[in-house]
Amino acid sequence: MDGTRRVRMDGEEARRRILDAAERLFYARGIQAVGMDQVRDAAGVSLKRLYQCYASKDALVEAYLEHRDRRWNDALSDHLGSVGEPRERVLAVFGFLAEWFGTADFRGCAFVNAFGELGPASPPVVAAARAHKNALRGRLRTLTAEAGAADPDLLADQLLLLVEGAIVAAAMGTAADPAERARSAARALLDAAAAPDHPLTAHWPS
Amino acid sequence: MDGTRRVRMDGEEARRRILDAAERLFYARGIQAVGMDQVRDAAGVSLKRLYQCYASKDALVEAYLEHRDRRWNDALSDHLGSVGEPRERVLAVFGFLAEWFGTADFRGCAFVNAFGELGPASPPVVAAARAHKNALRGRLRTLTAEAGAADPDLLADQLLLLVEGAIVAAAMGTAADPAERARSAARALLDAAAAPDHPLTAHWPS
DNA sequence: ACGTAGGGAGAACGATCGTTCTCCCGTGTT
DNA sequence: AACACGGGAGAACGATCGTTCTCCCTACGT
Repeated sequence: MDGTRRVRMDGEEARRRILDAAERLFYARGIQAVGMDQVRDAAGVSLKRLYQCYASKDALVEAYLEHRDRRWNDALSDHLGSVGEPRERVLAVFGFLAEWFGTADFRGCAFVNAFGELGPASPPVVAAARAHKNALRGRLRTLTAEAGAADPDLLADQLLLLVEGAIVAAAMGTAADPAERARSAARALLDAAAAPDHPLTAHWPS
Repeated sequence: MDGTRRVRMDGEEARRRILDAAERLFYARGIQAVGMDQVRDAAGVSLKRLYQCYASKDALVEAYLEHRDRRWNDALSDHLGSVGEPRERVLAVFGFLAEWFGTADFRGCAFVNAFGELGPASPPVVAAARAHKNALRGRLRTLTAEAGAADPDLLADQLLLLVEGAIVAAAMGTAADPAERARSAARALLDAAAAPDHPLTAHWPS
């Protein structure tokens, strides 16, 4: 038990490097397009080590999606953390998107890509994708409720569509400045969905 | 020249069957996940025939995307054909989506899936996906102009985001009734984007 | 100092895939 | 009736991929 401690430390370091490499490669080129050898090269570990850290490629893919979900949600939390006004918090989601779309390695939503690639053939991918999107839906639902929408669920779903659409459009380059267009649409939806008795959203700031 | 006529007819029939099978398989399971042998089995032709109809898998993929683009646009035209009112024509796009989402084999946008799967590694896929989405953008832009939007380009892009988002959400099952939610959002955007001097969109039918 | 456990590098293995080749049969022509 | 041609079925080939195995070296315990 204790004799393996040093080995364990190296193992965790290896796990981290493998996961980083896998995330970069899977996201950039797709899951089926990158082989374990490329992950090994990028991570700088041996194949033996790779397979003792992650028992199979499927396990590595699962870890990849889990890690990406956590990182994405943390990044969104960071971006929203400094915004106080409820209505501005909703709109800040699209500011987060604009920032994300501007990153050099942006290539759309990892979950949409994985889902489209593997589809229902891979239940773990389906589960991870649904969990990721449901979490986002829950967050939007919280934001719309705080912003005083008359029907927070409906508005959250509408905003979710805008977010998903902006991500896809940004990845494929089909709309000009998708984050900004989505934000302007979100403003219009916020105005239309304002509860009449809720003073916070009654004015017209744009 | 004339002696090959009978053969040519069989060849065109084979091409059709191959393309039908490829479209069904590629769309349902992804491109990399289906092999040429499965296409051959589903099409009921020999491998030799398959390769003399389509020189390579890449060529078949290109034909698949082209065919799907044409079929999708034709189906949308059919759905929009009977709608006369400009504003209703815009909303009918989401009726078309609802109908599409209800089909048994619906699995999202073939172009988004292919783009996410192959990504920038396959320039023909990128080109086909962009062409498909640009065509949709152009159609929306025509509809928003006819509906009398103050800024048809902006509204078309916003609607495009709703359409893309609804397709993704429907494929992944992340939002309840995405087509209806997207349509309600589109109504709000139409109301907000109405040109003040345009009588067609000034009333409030919903 | 010596034996041993464990990790690195990469060969090896079985499966699969895209693509081509071989063999065989049916058909139409003279 | 003999023959040349085209297509069908599937074996074969080379490449690649996920996974395992072999060989060698290094580092630690006694």
